[in-house]
Amino acid sequence: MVASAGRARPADRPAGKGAPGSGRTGEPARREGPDGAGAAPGRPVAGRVTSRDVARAAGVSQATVSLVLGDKWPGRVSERTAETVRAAARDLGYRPNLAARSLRLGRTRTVLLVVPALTTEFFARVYTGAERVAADHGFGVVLYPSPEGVGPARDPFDSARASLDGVIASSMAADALTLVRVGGLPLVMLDSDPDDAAAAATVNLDIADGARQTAGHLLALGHRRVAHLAAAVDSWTFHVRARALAEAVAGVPGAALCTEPAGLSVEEGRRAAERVLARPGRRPTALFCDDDILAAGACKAARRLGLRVPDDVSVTGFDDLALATAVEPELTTVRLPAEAVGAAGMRALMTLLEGSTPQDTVLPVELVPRGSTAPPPRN
Amino acid sequence: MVASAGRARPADRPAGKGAPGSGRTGEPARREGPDGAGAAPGRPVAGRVTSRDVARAAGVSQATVSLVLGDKWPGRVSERTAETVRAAARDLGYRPNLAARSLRLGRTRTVLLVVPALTTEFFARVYTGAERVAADHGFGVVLYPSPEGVGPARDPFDSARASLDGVIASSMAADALTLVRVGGLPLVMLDSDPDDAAAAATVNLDIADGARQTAGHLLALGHRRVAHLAAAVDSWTFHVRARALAEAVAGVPGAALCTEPAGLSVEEGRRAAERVLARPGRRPTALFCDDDILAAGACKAARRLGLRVPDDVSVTGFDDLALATAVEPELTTVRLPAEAVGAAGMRALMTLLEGSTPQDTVLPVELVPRGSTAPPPRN
DNA sequence: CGCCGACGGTTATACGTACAACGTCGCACC
DNA sequence: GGTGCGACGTTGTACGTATAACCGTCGGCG
Repeated sequence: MVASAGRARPADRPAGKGAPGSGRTGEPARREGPDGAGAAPGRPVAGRVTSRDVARAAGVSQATVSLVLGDKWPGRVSERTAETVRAAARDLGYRPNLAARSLRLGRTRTVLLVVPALTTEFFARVYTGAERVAADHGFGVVLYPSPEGVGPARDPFDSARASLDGVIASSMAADALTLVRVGGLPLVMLDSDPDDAAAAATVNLDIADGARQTAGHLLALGHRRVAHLAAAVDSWTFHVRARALAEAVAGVPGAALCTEPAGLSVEEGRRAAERVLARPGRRPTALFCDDDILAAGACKAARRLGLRVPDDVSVTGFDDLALATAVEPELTTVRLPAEAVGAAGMRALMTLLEGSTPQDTVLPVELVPRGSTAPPPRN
Repeated sequence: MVASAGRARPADRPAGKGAPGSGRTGEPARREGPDGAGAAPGRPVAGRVTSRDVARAAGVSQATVSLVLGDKWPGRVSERTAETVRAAARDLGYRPNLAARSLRLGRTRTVLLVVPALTTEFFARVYTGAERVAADHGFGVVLYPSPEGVGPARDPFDSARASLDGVIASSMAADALTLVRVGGLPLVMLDSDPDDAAAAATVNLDIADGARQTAGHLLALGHRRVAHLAAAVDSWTFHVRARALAEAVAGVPGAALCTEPAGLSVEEGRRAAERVLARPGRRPTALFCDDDILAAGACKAARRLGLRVPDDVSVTGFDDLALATAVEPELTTVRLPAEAVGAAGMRALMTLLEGSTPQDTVLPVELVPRGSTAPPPRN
């Protein structure tokens, strides 16, 4: 190592402004605190090693450290010193202070993901996909799982993580527009009408196609009386889904569709299905459910009414959650590439942050036929 | 070896900023036009309003703004000016720059939550609970869902969110010890042996009691041959659970326990259950499953083998996930207060950050009897 | 020989905030 | 009439980083 190396320093600068006592030759020490739990309020993070420490160890200036570690040296730093610096950084366990970097750069390398609820498997997977892409770009993701009570205290722009470079929001978390207005940040919307968008880009699943595939599957099996268990979510994607289903059914002579509002839970799905299946007239032979949760509830309803799935009634789900293969029979459902949604959303946002204009994306979905659908009973 | 002890401070300011109040007299150089990918690197966040802007608007100094907005004015600022400042801040839509604050304070008000996987409903709920408490303290939470491939690029201390005040880690994400060593950060461990702990505090569920309750339930129903479908996780909590189960069964004369390794998925649960139930000798009348996922698989196995649940074989789960009530029959299971785990963990961490010493916590669990258990068949 | 450009660094800021250390002004008190 | 003092602010930094603007040195070239 190039240890000492006298390093001439500007010992003193006659203060031009004559600030009183401008000496204050800052006590350089402050190393090796016993680090009690005390944590005096104003004290800087204890033993944090800074780029200046690395510079001192490597016998170069702090600027050089920054250049080397930032890979910003076309020909500015020789390979020899670069290696010295890197070694010093490694030895000292140097980690750049992100707060300082963010302050300097004016960018936080953090984006916000606004989802209705994280406990939803779907959005947990969206997060996973988004996070992976973000990490590849050196970005972090914070969540804003817009909960029931979005009090001011939970407003992401008041919260501790408020400094953001961009936002990805699901249309199912309706506060998104507020956010973008407040923040003026680049916004990517998920599951939202590309036309209507206040967003710079949208990422969608081809929900309509999923509905068509499912409807086609049921109709091809011979079903003519289909009930739609409609989730109680006022979101664009659900409207699209309902319309596509209606059109597909309407396209087949003799086929009829009825719609039954349901909630979002197994229990509500069960109740809705019981209403439909217990209906006096000729009951539907197939239940098109807006998601797997409702479908699971529908299966329970059928069983309670003494009907077998799929022999007496077919049931389809949507989303292909883990649940879909946990129940008996396994659900015929539409597989949604949730991770891909998150990843595409994040890619679009990264494109946006680089100053380019991303494309709106529509991701394909796929019907997965399983045991919950069969031809309708004879009678 | 002390370097030249005097950090000479540049006491002289060339020409710029001579007059107070003149500050940056504009010239922002923000070129209009189709912002090419250029995005001038050093450019500050566009229209961000700073505390200095507020100060200017309110006719006070920046320091005063900081005092007022920080509620740090015992008698330093008159109510009149304070109100003026607050009004100005409101009008301008001032949001403090967190990067700058963190830099100044040496604390980021961000903590890391290390979980095995977010798609697990359990940990999603843990996160929810933790986040809520953190938000109450003005902290943010970032996730480190230690995935399969924890490459260096995914190391949280290299990642963009690396500046942390503390860590909460589940013992199921084994990297935790590495983290604490690297970071030297306050650490709270979840589901980990309180004795062994490298952690400053632990939060646990009373898993042993849950196992005892479940075993007691099964034994009280009359079951004497119990199989344990053991999840393939090498974690303290699973050992505790297994031992508690074994002891409870051993405490009843004539009762026998066998253990069958399973994975973590429905499919693996099904296969493990099929192995156990198809076993030549007298097959178990009850299956104690390490979680609801496995239990769902076990139910499927039973059905495939022509056995009815619970008439021919009882099945119990663990966790009380949404899944537990989605399957038929609904699972007898142990309800784990996942949100409470996250909340307690975060509270412990906050205590730690305040310099106090938190208690180790053990949260109670509760058996929820449902339809998947019944007395064993007669024969 | 003197000038130039490239190379390999260095110095000096600025980012926005929080706070320590100073004024300053009016008033009471001795 | 100082002097002290409390109320009310202000000035001046420093936090750690990235980068613009320099600067010395050396080899080549006109």
